[in-house]
Amino acid sequence: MTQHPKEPFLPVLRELARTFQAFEQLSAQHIRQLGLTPPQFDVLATLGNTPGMTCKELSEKTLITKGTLTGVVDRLVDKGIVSRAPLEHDRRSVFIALTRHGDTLFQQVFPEHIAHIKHAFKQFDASDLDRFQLDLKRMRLAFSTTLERHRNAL
Amino acid sequence: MTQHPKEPFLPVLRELARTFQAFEQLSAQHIRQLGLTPPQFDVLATLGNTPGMTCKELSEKTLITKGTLTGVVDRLVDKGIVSRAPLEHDRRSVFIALTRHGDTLFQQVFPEHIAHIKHAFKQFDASDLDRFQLDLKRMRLAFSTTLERHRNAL
DNA sequence: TATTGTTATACTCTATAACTATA
DNA sequence: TATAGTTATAGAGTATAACAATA
Repeated sequence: MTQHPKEPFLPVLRELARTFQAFEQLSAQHIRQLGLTPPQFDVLATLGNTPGMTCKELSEKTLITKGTLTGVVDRLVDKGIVSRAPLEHDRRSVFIALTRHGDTLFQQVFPEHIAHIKHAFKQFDASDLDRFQLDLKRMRLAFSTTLERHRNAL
Repeated sequence: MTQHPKEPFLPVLRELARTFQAFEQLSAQHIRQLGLTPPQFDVLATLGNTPGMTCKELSEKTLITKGTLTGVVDRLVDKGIVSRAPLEHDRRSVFIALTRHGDTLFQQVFPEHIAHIKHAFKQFDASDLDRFQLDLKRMRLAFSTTLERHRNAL
C-alpha cells in the first residue's frame, strides 16, 4: 500500500481502505455509545427485521467465522439481546434470534444509526449512489474471484 | 446495515463493507503466509521506501492509535524487521525505520503482494480506476467531515 | 463420513487512561 | 502546560484445530 507508480490500481486500494476506515470510525462512534462493539452491532443489524437464522447463516452474512461468532453471540445473550434455541428439523443447528428486548433495541437504534450517517450522503444524488454501488460490486466480485483462484492454487 | 428502502445509501454502505472485507481477505491470505498480521504488514508497507519516521507520523499514516502501535512495533522489533532510535532534535520522539532485514523483506514481499492482488484489476481500464479513486475519495471526505461534526457535537 | 456448533489455545488488536520524559 | 511515547488494564476479536452431537 505504498508508492509504486507502475501499478495504477494501488491508489484505488489505498483509497478503498481509507474510505472504509473513515466509515468505520463514523459508524463505531455511534455504536460504542450503545455499549456494543462493531461485530455485535453487525449481528444485531443482521438479525433485525428477520425471524432469526442459524449460526451458519449468520456467520455467512456477517463474515464472522463460526468460532468467533460463538463468543460474539455469547456476549449478546448475556446482554439479553439475542436468544439461542435448538432447531427442530436438524438438531445440530442453533437458531439465533433477537429477543423482545433485542427487537426493541433494534427498532430504536437502527434509525438512530442511519441518522448518524445520513448526512454524509446528502451531497450525492441517485446516479452517484447507483454508480458507487455498481462499481463497488464490480470490485468486490473481482476480489472474491481472485481469492477463490488463490485458494484453489491456480 | 439491513433493508430500509427509504434510505438509498444503505446498499452503498453494505457494498462498501463487503468490498473492503473481500479485499482484506485477499490481502490477508498472502500476509499470513509471511507470518505477519495485517497491521504489521501495514507498518512494513508504510515504512518501505522511506528513510523512516516518528511514531506519531507512523500512527497517522496507518491509523493505528499510539498505544496499539507500541505493541505492533514491539513485535516487529522482535522479528528484526524494524528498529527504534531516539530522535536528536526532540528526544521525546522515537524514530522508527526498517532494518536491513526489514528492507530486504519489503523489497521481496511487496511486489509479491502486488502480484497476489494484481489480476483482480485486470478487467478495469484507466478510466475505471480514476473513477473508483475519485468516488471513493468523495465518500471518504464526506465521512470524515460528518465524523468531525459529530465530534464537535453539532 | 460430513456437518453444525462449541471449546480450547494462544495471540493480537483495541480502547482508555495513567504515567514518563522531554519540550 | 503540552506533547511523544510507553505502560497498564481489561476486554474483545482472530486463526486454528480438536471435539461433541447429529445427520
